[in-house]
Amino acid sequence: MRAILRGMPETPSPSGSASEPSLEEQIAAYQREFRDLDPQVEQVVSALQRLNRRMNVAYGRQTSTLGISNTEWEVLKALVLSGAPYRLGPGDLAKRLGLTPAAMTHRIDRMAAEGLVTRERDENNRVRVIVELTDQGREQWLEAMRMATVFEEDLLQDLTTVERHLLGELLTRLLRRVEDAQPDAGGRLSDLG
Amino acid sequence: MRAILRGMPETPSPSGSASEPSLEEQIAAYQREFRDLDPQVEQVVSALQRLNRRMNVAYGRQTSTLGISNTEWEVLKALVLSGAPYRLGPGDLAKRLGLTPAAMTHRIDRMAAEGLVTRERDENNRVRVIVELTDQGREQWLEAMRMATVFEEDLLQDLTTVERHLLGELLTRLLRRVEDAQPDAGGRLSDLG
DNA sequence: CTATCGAACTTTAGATCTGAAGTCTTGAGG
DNA sequence: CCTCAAGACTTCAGATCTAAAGTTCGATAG
Repeated sequence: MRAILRGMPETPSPSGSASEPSLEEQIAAYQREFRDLDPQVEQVVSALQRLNRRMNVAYGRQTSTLGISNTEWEVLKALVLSGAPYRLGPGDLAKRLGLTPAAMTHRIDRMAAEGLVTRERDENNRVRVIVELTDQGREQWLEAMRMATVFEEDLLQDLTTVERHLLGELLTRLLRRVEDAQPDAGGRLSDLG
Repeated sequence: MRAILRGMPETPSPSGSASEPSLEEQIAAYQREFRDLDPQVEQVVSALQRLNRRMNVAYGRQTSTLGISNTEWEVLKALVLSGAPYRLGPGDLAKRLGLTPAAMTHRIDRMAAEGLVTRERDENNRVRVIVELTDQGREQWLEAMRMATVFEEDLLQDLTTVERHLLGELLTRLLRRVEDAQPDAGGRLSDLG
């Protein structure tokens, strides 16, 4: 079917045409192209990156069925995690999500138009603005959390309790190391281009 | 020093100015706001997400010192990993990076203008386009890899060889589970909004 | 050889983000 | 009071991405 024989000069990868390489293939390629590489380190890092990407795809699919985007979900999450009465300023939100204040202004515009949050001036200090979760926003967050936990439980299904604990601890140790080295939570997560 | 004194009243976090909560605070908040939550699962997932975010910030800082962006680095990576002669079509690149073909066209425009890649038509099939890494592009990738491996080695510094191996295995098992469930590598990694 | 369909890429319009400049409020000095 | 500096948010211009429409080439069927 796949019109084999296209002259295929050197196609070491069994995958006829260029599909995404498997993790194993990727690490092998790294070793071919870059000698000074610890394959063990690379396996951890590459698996981490791929896993996160897949998870984001999954979350995106779920939130989109709820009529919200992943970016909106992030904002809802930050507000809920701040605890009742679920209020934060645009500046705080921007710091927590790793965005510029300008981007937060735009997001809040959209989310307020959709009724997920309200925006009002702080009467005690009129420079500040207060973004507050609406009941509808909280409901959306709950719904998204229900779907997310199902996915996450499924993701970890093959791991025993001991393995889950171990994995959590190892990841937390790595996280601690980065957070100590990078105390400023800020820093755009995307590019810095 | 862990879990001492949970008695702290209602405002455990110095409410002074809302800074990003720690991982522990975040998980505690999740449990307050969403009863049906397995804290062990949440620790793994939250640590994973935070870790990835921090790593992206670090990579972004590094690549920006080289005069390229993280997005450009992704393209260089895909080309190098494809092996000599470091050529791929825009469509393949788009699939591997989880972008739309349109976005790839734009990226290639920019990267070709900077001399990181060349773009030419495939003479055997003039519908196709071939994107090829230039020597300069390969050099930039090498330089970025050198910086990245230093960072990654530092990140894993506190883990023994056994722990590294274990972590790699656990992550790979999770990855396998998602990739089996989501065979299509595609899917925008960002929003789907 | 010609018509047509499909594949691969590009173009266009609109969405969202960044960086810089602008607006408004507060607080410190004079 | 008045002025000015700093802080918090918004506005604006430009960058990059997505979705959809457009273009071009290749292959298949008369």
